[in-house]
Amino acid sequence: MDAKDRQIIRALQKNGRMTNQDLAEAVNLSPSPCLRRVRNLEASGAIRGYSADVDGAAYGLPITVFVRIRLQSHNETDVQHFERRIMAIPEVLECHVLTGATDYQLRVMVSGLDAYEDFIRNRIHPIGGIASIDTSFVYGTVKKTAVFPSLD
Amino acid sequence: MDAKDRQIIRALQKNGRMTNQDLAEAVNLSPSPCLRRVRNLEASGAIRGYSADVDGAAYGLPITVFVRIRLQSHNETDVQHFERRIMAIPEVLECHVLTGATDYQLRVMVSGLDAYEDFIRNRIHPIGGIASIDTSFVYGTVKKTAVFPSLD
DNA sequence: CCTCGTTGGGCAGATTATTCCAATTTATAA
DNA sequence: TTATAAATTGGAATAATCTGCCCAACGAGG
Repeated sequence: MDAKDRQIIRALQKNGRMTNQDLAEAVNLSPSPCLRRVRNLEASGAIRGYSADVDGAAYGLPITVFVRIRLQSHNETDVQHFERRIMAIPEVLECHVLTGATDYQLRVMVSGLDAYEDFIRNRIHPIGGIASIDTSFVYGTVKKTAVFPSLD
Repeated sequence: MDAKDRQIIRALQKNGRMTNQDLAEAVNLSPSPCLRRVRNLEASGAIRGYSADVDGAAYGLPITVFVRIRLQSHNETDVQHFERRIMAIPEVLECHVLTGATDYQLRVMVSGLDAYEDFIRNRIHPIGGIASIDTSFVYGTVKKTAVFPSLD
């Protein structure tokens, strides 16, 4: 992972469907070594994949919620049970383990407040072992980028 | 935005570099109408763009932090000042306005704890007008997907 | 029943991806 | 510094893909 690889990564974070020729030009390489570097980054796992960034409201999921959850117990069984259940819920797009007062933070997208209530009552509560849930609705997004800072 | 558009969106969220031919096959269309739908979704803003999903640690940014910030005052001038300054900080990948006890939540990526301290002292504090900052480090990620739930 | 608008399908020229090999650069050790 | 080895690059040829254009099929509204 050298400076050129990082340059490639940032270009592909800005536009993941860039053609290899444009990418090569952007990073001052000819197409063949450029493509080889991209393939290496993919094979090594540095690039995990590519995805379309979609407007949730246009798709039909206008509500984004961050949900912070604390468990009653942290023994391995309960933790694994919780995590397995969380992974299986399609409305949960992200789930991170955090330091601090709460154990987990989820990013959830739903079609409305009723769908959110349904989500909490029928997807989260049935998991069991939950000590507390703290909900924060997103009401605006000041910044959202996939491009890492440049590290120079 | 019909069911076929949503099918296309989910396919492109799963793999944003899919060729149009494979996409067409995946959604049971021939390549030309499929491409036309994709272009329409892009033009309407439903698809905002495409990006590579990169492993932060491999790139050199192993630490992800969620930072929750409350402002001292919420008059328009102070809010705009804060938001403009936040947008200009490359380490801040996301900044959302939230309901609840805190005003903003940032997602920040840095190279280490020292870089995080530097970020808070030299990027956030100088903005001024901040009432409180609450930091949660990410220690693990249970789930992370770009694919929306299916809405059927 | 007709017409108009929308959507799907096929074709051809242009662009792009991909592979191989020679040449260059870079790193290492004497 | 020089020599050697390894890694990386660049170019050309081929295969795959994109993309714009045209026409056909379907449905809604008059």
